Amino acid sequence: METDTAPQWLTNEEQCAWRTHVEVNRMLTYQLEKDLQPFNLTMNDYDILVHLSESEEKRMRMSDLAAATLQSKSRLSHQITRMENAGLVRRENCESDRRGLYTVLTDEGMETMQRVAPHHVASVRQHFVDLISPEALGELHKALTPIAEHLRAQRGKP
Amino acid sequence: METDTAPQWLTNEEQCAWRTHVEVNRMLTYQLEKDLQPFNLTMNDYDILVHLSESEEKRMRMSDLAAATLQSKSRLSHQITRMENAGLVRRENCESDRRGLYTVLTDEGMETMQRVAPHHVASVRQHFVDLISPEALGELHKALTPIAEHLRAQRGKP
DNA sequence: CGACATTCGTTCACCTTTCAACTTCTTAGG
DNA sequence: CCTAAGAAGTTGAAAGGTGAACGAATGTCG
Repeated sequence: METDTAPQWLTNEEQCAWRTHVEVNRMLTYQLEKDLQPFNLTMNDYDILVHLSESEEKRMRMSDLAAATLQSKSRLSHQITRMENAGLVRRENCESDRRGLYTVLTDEGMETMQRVAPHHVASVRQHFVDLISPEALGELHKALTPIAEHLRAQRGKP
Repeated sequence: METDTAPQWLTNEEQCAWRTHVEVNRMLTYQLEKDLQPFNLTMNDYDILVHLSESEEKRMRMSDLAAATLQSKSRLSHQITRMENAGLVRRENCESDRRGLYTVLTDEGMETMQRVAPHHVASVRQHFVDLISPEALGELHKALTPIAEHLRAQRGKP
């Protein structure tokens, strides 16, 4: 039985594309993070504010928020504690499930969000969106969508 | 003078593409990291091994390695200490500049690298490269290249 | 009902990253 | 030369992240 087949190395083109992709992502993360620093927010903070502000009652269950932001419950718990201390959110008991908690966006959190959003969007434009033609952006989206689906399916597998 | 212009929000398409891009990157990082775990390596470890193994004498100056891997000197210093303890690399004095140090790939580091690489490449294929057509991958590369250049130019600005 | 598994969220111990201070050496300018 | 400015790396404390263990509440199934 053949178990030890030759590794399928990347071609030159594949390797270049892959490395560029990784590099862009690292630099982009760095840059967006840096652009948020003046507002005393991290991308993680911002992401949570976005999810909460887009939710029905400006509130989400811890678990749902953890799933939505792709982080562990533990990490989210620490994160929310920090944001609570900063006055951006507050915890509230859940009546239908007494194990559960809601993270609720405070007025201050909402204001912060509204104040920062234009700058963040400008940052995303400046460093990403405006550097690609709309067609190429569409292609990129189309190419990444199956990957996103694949990776979602992978999550939490062995 | 008009300083407070209306924010240029993202269109629907732009937003979807952007969010997918961010999501893919987070999930991909998570998955690749997870696939390296059985070998007791992080992406950061692996990245350093790659850079060293591709360098002339299997050695690089700390500063150059920090720049190449996009991390701070401090972080790299801690990182190299860990990898040194794991036997993957060792520090060596630089004779031409006595402030400087080389990080040298050990034999064990090289062996580790060669042993792990096929698995990592398979992982990159499985979760990314093989999910895109070669043409789309080429397009993606072409679209990301100007962004990479822009971001490189940004690095270390105010 | 009663026992067992599962889910929710927090906590603890440990590891990694960040930031600023610091040492040592090199380089540029007078 | 000699001094001041800067670069190379390290360090240590504080902040952030991880994973296992935990208590409390809910679900499930004989």
